[in-house]
Amino acid sequence: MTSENTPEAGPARSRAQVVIDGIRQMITSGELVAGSRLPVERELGTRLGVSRGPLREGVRALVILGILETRQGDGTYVTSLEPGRLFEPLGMLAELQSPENNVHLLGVRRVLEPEAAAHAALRISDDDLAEAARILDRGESLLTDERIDLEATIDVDTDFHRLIANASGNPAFAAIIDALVSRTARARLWRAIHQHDAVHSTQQEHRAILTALAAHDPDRARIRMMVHVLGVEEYTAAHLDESAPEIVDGGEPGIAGRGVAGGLGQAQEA
Amino acid sequence: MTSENTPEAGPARSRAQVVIDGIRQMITSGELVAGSRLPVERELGTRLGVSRGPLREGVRALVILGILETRQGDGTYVTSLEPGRLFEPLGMLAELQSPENNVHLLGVRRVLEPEAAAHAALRISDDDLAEAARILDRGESLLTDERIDLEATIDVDTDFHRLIANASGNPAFAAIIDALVSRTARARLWRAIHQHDAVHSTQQEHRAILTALAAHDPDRARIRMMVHVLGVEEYTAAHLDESAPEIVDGGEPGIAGRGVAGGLGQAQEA
DNA sequence: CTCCTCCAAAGATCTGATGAATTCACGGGT
DNA sequence: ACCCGTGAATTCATCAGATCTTTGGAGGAG
Repeated sequence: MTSENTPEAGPARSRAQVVIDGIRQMITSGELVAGSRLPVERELGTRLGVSRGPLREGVRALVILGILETRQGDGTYVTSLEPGRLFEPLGMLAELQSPENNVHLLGVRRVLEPEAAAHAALRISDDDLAEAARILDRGESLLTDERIDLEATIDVDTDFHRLIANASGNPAFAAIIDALVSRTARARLWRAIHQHDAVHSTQQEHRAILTALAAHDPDRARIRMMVHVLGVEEYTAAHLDESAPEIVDGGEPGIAGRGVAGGLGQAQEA
Repeated sequence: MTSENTPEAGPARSRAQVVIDGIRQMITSGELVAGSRLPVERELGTRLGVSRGPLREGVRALVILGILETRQGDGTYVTSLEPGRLFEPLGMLAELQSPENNVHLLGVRRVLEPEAAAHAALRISDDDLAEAARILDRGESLLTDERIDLEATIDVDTDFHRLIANASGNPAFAAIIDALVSRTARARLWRAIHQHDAVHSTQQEHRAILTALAAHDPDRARIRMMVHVLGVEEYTAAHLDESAPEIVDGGEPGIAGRGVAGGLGQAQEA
C-alpha cells in the first residue's frame, strides 16, 4: 500500500517530490550507495526532468533529512546512512511537539531507556564507565554551589543519558533516545526550577544507574533507569495538569512493568 | 528582527538553514501555531534576509518533514504538528537503512511493540477488535489458496501491527512502530518465500495476540507480541548472515561522535 | 438565494547570471 | 627528486526576473 506507483500521475506530486523519490529510488536500487557522488546539478536535473530550482529544493530536503550532503565546490554525496545520521532530524521534530504530546514522548523514553541501560550494562567499556563517573562528578560539583546552574545541570543529565544510549550498542536506540532526551531537556529544567530537591534526587538516581552499569548487571540497570524515567514522567504529567488544564488524555498508569517488581527502594519522588 | 546574527560564524549555515531555523523559532516562540498561515514568499524572504530560491528550499524541507504545508494559490500553513504527522518521514529514513542496521531496528520493535500491545489491551475498542479480527480473517483466507499471495500477506501483517500501534493510544508509539513495520515488510516477505510454514505460524501468533487483546490482558498481550517480534528478529538475523556475508561499510562500526554542543570529551572508542 | 464566470493572489516552475568554495594540476623553489 | 604556492576549472550557493497553474472569493446572471 505504501508503494504508490502511478506512472502517469501528473500534477499531484510536485517536481521537488519527483526529485526526492527519484534519488531515493536510486539509493534503494543500489545505483547510489553510501558515499556515492551524485551527478552535477545540471545533469541530474535533466535526467529527472526538472529545472534547477525544484531540483535544489528536493536535494536540500534530503540534506536536511541527513540522506545527502552537499559540499560547495566539490559535489553532492550520499551520507553514511547510519541510524545516528538519519534519525537526527527526529530531534527537531520532537522539539516542535506540543506540550500535550510530551507525555507520549516520555512514554517512549520509559520503554526505550531502561532497555538501553540493560544492554549497556552488558557491554559498556571501562572508558565509558569512567566517563560516566566524570559526568556525575561534574553534576555533583554543581550541587555544592548555592545557586545551581540549571544550564550545566541539564547538560550533565543529557550527557549521561546519551552516554548510556550510545553504550547500548544499538545505534537506533541511541538515535531515538538522543532526540527524545533533547526534547525533554526543558521539562527537566522546569523540574529543577520548581523543586530544588529534584536535582539531588536525580543525581542519586544517576549514581544508582551507574553503579548497576559498573556491576554489569542488566536487570538492576534496567530497574534503576525505569524508576528514573518514571520519576520524570510523573513530574511532567503532574505539572502539565496545573499549567495546561485542558489535558487530553493523561496516560493510563495501569501498566505493570515488564515482569519485574516495581517495589524497589530509592523511589523517593513525591 | 534580523535572524542573521552570527558575524563571525560566517557561511557555516546556509541560507536555507537560516530559513528553517527562523521558521522553527517562529513556531517555538508561539508566533506561529498549528494552522497558522505564513507570510507570502516575498515578504518572508525579505524578513529572513534570503532570496526566494533558498527560501523555497527551506520551506520545502519543512514540508517534507511534515511541519509546513503549501497550497498553491492559497498560501503556506503550519500543519497540525501531531506526532503521526511529524514522524511520517521517519518511515522513509528507516527504508534507507542498510541491511546491517536492520537488526537494530528490529531491536527497537522488540521493545516498543510489546509495550504498545500491552497498552492496546487496556484501551482497545470493540470496533478495533472487530477490525483486527477482520484483518486476520483476511489473512487466513489467503492461506487456503495453494499459491499464497505474498503482497496481500504482507499487507495483512502491516495492517494488524498498525492497528495495534494506533490502539495503544500513544501517537508517538504508533508513529515509530509504523515506520519500522514498513521497513521490515521486505524481510517478512523473504521469510514467507523461504519458509512457507512461517506464514501459518505468523498467523497463529497474530491470533494469540488478538485473543489477549480481546481479553484486555496487557501482560498476555505483551508476551504474545514479544514472542512474535522475536521470531521475526531471529529469522532476519539468521538470514542476514547468509545473504550478506560482506559488510558494505568501510568505517568504524562504533557510534561516531554526534554533534553535541558541549565539548566535554565524549567516549571515544577506537 | 443559487450558481456561474471572472479576476486577483499566491505558490510552482523556468531561465540566466554571478558569487564562493573546493579541487587539482602546474610551475617554481629547495 | 620533493615540497609548496598559485591559479584555473569545476561545482554548489545565491540572486533576480519572468511566466504558468491553481486556488479562493467577488460579483453578476438566472
